[in-house]
Amino acid sequence: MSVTILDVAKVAGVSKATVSRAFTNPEKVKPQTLQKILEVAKELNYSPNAIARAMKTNRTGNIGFIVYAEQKPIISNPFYALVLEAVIETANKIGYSLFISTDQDITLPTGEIMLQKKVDGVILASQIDSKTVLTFRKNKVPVVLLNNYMDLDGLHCVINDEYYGAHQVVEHLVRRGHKRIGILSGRYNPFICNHRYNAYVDVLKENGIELNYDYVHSVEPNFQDVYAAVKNLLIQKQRPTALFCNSDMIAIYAMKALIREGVKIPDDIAVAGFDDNYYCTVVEPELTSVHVDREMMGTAAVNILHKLMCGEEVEEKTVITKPKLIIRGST
Amino acid sequence: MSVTILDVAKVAGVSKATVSRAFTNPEKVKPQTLQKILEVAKELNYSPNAIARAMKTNRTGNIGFIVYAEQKPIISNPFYALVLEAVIETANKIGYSLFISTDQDITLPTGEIMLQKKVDGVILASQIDSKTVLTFRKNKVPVVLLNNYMDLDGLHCVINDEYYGAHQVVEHLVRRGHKRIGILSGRYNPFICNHRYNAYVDVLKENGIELNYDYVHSVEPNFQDVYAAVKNLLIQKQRPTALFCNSDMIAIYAMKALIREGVKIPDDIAVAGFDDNYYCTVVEPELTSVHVDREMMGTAAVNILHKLMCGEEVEEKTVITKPKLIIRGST
DNA sequence: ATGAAAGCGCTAACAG
DNA sequence: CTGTTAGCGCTTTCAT
Repeated sequence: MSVTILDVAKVAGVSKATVSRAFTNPEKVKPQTLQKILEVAKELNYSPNAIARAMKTNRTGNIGFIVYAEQKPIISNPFYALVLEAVIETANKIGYSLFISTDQDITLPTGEIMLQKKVDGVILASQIDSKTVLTFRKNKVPVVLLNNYMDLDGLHCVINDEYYGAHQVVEHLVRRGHKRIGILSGRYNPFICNHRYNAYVDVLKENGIELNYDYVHSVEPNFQDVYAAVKNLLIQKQRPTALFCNSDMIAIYAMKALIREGVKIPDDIAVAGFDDNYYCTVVEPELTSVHVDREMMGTAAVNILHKLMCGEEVEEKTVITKPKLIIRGST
Repeated sequence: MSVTILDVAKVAGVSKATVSRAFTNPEKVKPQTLQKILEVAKELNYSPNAIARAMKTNRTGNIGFIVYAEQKPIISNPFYALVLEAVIETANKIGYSLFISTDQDITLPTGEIMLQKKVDGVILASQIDSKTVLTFRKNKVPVVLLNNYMDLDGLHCVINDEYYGAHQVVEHLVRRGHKRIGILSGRYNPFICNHRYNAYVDVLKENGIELNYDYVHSVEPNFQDVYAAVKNLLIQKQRPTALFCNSDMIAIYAMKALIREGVKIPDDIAVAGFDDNYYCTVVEPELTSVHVDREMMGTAAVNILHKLMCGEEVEEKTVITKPKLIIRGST
């Protein structure tokens, strides 16, 4: 049997109510009594039972981080890893613990959303559907969307300015004198990919460069697919001299492909990525990329959620982080 | 107010005990009644309150994953990311959720270990000290050590056969005809580093190659440090022709350094790493490494913990995973 | 400033 | 097979 509030009360010669106060509202108990209680508690190695407390207060001190299952692996996903790192740290700092799961984990075979574990709030990352959002709302669980936008009344979202980031990097390529710029676009989150692609198209237009569809490839983020796309680019009469890849992973694979084909980076072809993963500095030459402030995204999401969980109104519905172009040896 | 077991009981025309049974021991209730209850529950959108349940059963359905704080970043640590991935998945499969924190997070300024959040069991990863282990034990919380060994009565550990792995890879280098083999050793977890280093020394001895301390470098896992060590190796009259790096990260940095110095890999110098991170296939040439089965380690830890939490005895105290040499282009 | 008492939502004997 | 009942450990009025 573990030691309860009653044991402490007995030994300290007070009622359990007073012990309870000593731990929740220390200022409401006479300093003398307080000290005594704390002493006894330490002596008995007592610490309040979080579950019983949760039961009374109806707050668990837990928040859920739910990722779109297609994004798996979550933890070793170089994008969400950094977000998670910040989320965990920020959550811990304000006294919350984090549950990580996928939308699949919380969906029953029947399609119902299961809130099996009690959480005081949730962060929904990536393309979680609106049904999930609605279910949480119905259960009065505050929600913050991360890296996703949904036009739902009063919904809080934390997103990155994809268009701006892509605009920056493509413009950088143009400024370096490139006129034949290829793009390898991923096929994931359309919300993100479209913004990045649109920026590419716009920059070309702004600079009077005609869009050449031979230079536009949509690829899966695996080496085979990227290699095939790169080969296709290389056999064209007018090879592109620069390559904007929609994600670092694609860029890395493109670099591998180019190196194998004996193409010099950046002299023959410059390569740029997006996200600024840790891969960027692992490869040689190091990869120019657009740094997405995942730390800020994670922190912002937790902070908004925190206010929401405390019952505060949060005016600013959408937080948009500004990415930053990082120029390295590949361009 | 959320809907409780009592609401369901009333509408279904049974007692709350029966409703409770319907959810915990469905076979103990008449099929007819069961169906009725389930219907009503769905209709009322009822789901059992996990906290109240935890309070009664004294089991939370949570397990803690605690990492040595020096290992930070945890999530984006390419070693623990994969362990965690497996741990989360396995835990979810058996109905548990995971809390992630560092030993620092659970240690009060006074040095006391705080079990703030109730967990049914913990996995302690990396160099957690024995005091932490003892604290959990004292509180009857089952413990499993991961990637760490401690000679504590009846303590369960999951470790990797570091010596075997290092032996494999160095032997591979010898078989490829290398006689001058350098080593870049990390300065982290001595339990691990020593095993790897010892294997290196032994393989040389087994093959009649004299240990040359000019080829032995201890480095921090950052580019500057590794670059300096590599330069030092390159200026020796008798350059090593192969390099065994104690971790992939070090190997990657060594490769970058060699490429910058115009050294051809593997023709001039072969490079091998350890762990088989995802970095290995990102670089060109791809890195020969020793695959540590982190998935297995994570799964094993959870499975042992699961049995322990169910009150079962687990005979096998130490699970040792066998790593596997993966030969790639760098050797 | 402190105590008495009610009850959070659920489970697990024990009866029937 | 089902109902009754007694708490799990804590917080929180309401009194004192």
